[in-house]
Amino acid sequence: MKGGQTKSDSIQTGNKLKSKGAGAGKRAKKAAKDPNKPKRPPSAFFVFMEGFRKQYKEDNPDNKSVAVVGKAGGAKWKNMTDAEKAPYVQKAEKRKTEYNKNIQAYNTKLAGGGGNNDESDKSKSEINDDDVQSGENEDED
DNA sequence: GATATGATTGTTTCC
DNA sequence: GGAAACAATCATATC
Repeated sequence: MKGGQTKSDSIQTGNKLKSKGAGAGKRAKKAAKDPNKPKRPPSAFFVFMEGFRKQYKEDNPDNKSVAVVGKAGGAKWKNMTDAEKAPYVQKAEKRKTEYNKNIQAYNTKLAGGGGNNDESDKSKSEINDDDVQSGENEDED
């Protein structure tokens, strides 16, 4: 929608620094090393893609490029109405909420432990794992 | 063998 | 406020 291509444009130019192991690029500050840092939650589009990829694979078992799936997903996403996107948006919002809790706990740990980690703390809360799982049940239906 | 790349959009994050 | 990174995915290519 509208100018969402701002980054795509730049990225396409050839600056795609994959998150995987690729050095994560210039902003690597976080990529430096923070295995404890919660990963960003998938946006509505990514939530939709999770299911779309499976379906696409079934429909195109011979497909090899994830790029193709991305293109197809993006095209379909644009064709979808808000009503159709609604469930994905809601899920994404839930993920976001959970991420907020996770990131807060992560920040708290940094602030409190400052590199020194209170394992005892984490063991008791482990925060999200529990929360997340129970919370996920909500959207089950 | 290990890692980068290909594309998509949305959200987050940093300056 | 804006620009850039990063989130998932996986066969393929390159080193």
